[in-house]
Formats: sequence, C-alpha cells, structure tokens
Amino acid sequence: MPRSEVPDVVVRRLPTYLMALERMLARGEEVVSSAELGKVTGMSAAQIRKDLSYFGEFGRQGLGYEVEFLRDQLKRILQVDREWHIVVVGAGALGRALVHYREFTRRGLNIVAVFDNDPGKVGLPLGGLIIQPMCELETTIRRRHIEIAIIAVPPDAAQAVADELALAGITAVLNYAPATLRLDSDIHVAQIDPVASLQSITYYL
Amino acid sequence: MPRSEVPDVVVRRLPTYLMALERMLARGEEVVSSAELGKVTGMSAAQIRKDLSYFGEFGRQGLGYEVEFLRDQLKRILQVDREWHIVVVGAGALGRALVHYREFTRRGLNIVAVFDNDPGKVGLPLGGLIIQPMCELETTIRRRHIEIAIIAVPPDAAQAVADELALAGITAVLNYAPATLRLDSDIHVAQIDPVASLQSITYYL
DNA sequence: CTGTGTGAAGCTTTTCACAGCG
DNA sequence: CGCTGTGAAAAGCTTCACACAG
Repeated sequence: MPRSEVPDVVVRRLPTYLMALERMLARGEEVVSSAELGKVTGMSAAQIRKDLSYFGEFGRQGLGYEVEFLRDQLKRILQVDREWHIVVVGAGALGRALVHYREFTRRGLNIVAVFDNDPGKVGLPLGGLIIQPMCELETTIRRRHIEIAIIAVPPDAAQAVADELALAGITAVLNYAPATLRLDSDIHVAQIDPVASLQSITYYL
Repeated sequence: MPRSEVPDVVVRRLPTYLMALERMLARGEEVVSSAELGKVTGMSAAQIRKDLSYFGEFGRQGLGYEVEFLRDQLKRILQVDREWHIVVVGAGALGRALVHYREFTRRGLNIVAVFDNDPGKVGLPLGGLIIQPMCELETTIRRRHIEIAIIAVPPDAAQAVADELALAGITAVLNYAPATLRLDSDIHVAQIDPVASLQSITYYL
C-alpha cells in the first residue's frame, strides 16, 4: 500500500470525493466519470484521475467509475471503513456542539468521553456521556486505546492540554483552539480556526 | 497595493503570523526575528520573510521585526483593522456555539443576526439576538450591508441556503456543512468540515 | 467512440544562499 | 556582526495530451 509517496494535499482531497460519492450513491447513481465528479467537487477531471491513480486503478476505460466500488475503496484507503474512538477536551459551547454533531457518529467517528477542568461541569451529563475531570484523561485514553482527541478549550489552555494528550499516548489531534500547537512530529495535528478562515477571506473583500 | 499577484496560500498563512504576534505583544515582546516567528508558527524562517515580502519591507536588517508594527501591518493587509458584520444561518447546536464564540467579537467579527427555518426556534433569544425567520434573510443582509455569512445548517440544506445568500448579495461564505457549494466565482467560500479533517488524519494512523 | 491512466510539460511554491544594510 | 529581502535553484503540484482499453 503506497504511503509516504502520496502527497498530503492529495489525501486531504479524498474526503471531498468520498462525500460526493456518498451523495451520488444515496441518489441511486451507479457510474460516474472523472468529469462529472469534478463538476460536483470543484476539481478538474485530470486532477481526480491523477489523485486516484496514486492508490490503484479503480475505473474502467470508456465507462468511468462504479460509484459504490470507488466509495468503498476510498473508505478503505482513508481507513474510515471501521469505527474510531475519540475524546473531546473542553465542555464549553463548542465541546457540547461537537458531542451532539450527528455527522461524526454517522461516519464512524464516535466521541466516547468528554473532559473539562471546571469542577462545576464535571459529573454533568452531556449527550449520553458524563463530563469527566482532567485527572482521568490519561487512564481513560490508555484503557480504551483511544488514538484521536479533539481540543475545544480556550486558546491559553490549548498547549497544556496538547502536552497532556501527547503524554497519554494520543497520535492524532484536531485542534479548534486558535493556537499553533508544538507537538512531536509523530503526532498528526489538524487545525480548525474559524477566525483564521474569516481573516483570510476579508483580505479579498 | 498588491492583490492578484499574491498567492492564496500566502494569504492563508498571514492569520497564523498575526495570531502569534498578538500573543507576543501580550507578553510584552518588542522585537522578533523571522527565525523566532518561525519556531512559534511552525514555518521556516525563509518562508516567513518571503511571505511578508509580497506586501512590503517590514523588518530591519540585523534586527528583526518590531512586533507591534508588524501586527498592525498584517491587520491592515488582511483588512481586520476594522469591524465586520456577519450573519449566521442555522441555530442548531453549532450555530449557537458560533454565536457565543468569544474569539469572533474579540477580533472584530461581529455576528449581528441569526436565522433558522424552524418556526419553533424563530423568535427565541440567542446571545443577545433574536432568531429570525429565513424570509427576513435578504432584507436584513441588504439593509445592514452585510458581506459575510456563516452556514451552519444540515448538509442537505446547505446549497439552498448558499443560493439564497448569493441572491441577497453576500460576497463571502464560511461553510460548516459537509457539502461542496456551487457558487459564482466572485463569492469567496471557505470550508470547515471536521469530518473531512478527521478522515484525512485517519489515513496516517 | 468514450473516458481512464500516465508520462511529460508547465506552473506554483518552497528552500537556498548571499548581497547588503543597520 | 546579525538578520532582512530576494534572485536563483530545487521541489512539488497541476494540467496537458495521448496511448490504450472496453
């Protein structure tokens, strides 16, 4: 299976293709060409063919791609053909919205624990879970072999939380706090910062 | 003022530099070198110097950059040295979290109206605002000269909402729905999709 | 014919390395 | 000296264009 040779920018486009294929499948479409998939995802047909070619030959010449087959292949490549366990740190407005976000469970991304350092919140129920104190973070992560964490705490606390997560053996972090995390390079970090997104949009207005 | 010649990838890095500079300023640091700024933001020193050079010469040879001055320049370039008015469409868990998100107002990004199509939600208070019905969308946007909208509705409704926003004269959209929006190319779209972010992380695990 | 898969070409972005300024 | 600003080189990514398969 090709790994290191695949550009990261290609991997980041695969979820978009997957999402489009899921929708086509729901509509009952059976076959799709790179040109059609391109129109729906906003990419060029050539780019889609090239991206897919990093992982194998999934299409049929003269015909296109079988939607369900390509969907399954992308799920396998992205490893989303199985269930993942996730912890959320921070039970503020954002943490609560994340726990209730239906698209996560729908895609096999299961939030199985929530943590907060506010004693007033610890013990309260949240979407079928109980908010746990930070001191239980490492034990919970290790006992349940959790690999992915979502950071939803205020910016000042983000790096400290990230350090704790690293110590607990987490290998992937989705960071919602507007802060650049300094972590070992073997930990994968993705950043979601609405302020940064808006600030690079206002440049063009 | 340079515009079209500046690569988009450069513009998208500026908010990260700005964020780091704000923190340095809060700590009382007065001067910073490209190497130091690089360490904090995770970029190379050369890249930072090159990025900044698209907009002018902000540093002093042998010394570095004056933190406050560079911060002000970046704010001016990104046009975040003024206040922006924003509408949020969708008053679910995510929309509510966005309305309460303190980093927005702190950075001059003011949510001034919230809309939802659920009659059970319309009229309810939310963070100092009243949830408005969708039929008031266009009037509100036009009367208050709003340029930026945040879409926080379920995936199936996203494209329809985007079309309404385009009709109402919106020029920038931040889309939280897991859907690729088809919009006129004169409308700037940024996508935030936690599922997609996680799905490209699981590839590497 | 239609539409994939893919080398090669073309373009963009990053890194290098150093002149030159304070 | 130390560190910026920047051409030039290197690396990376996208598009082109066509052989080839169904």
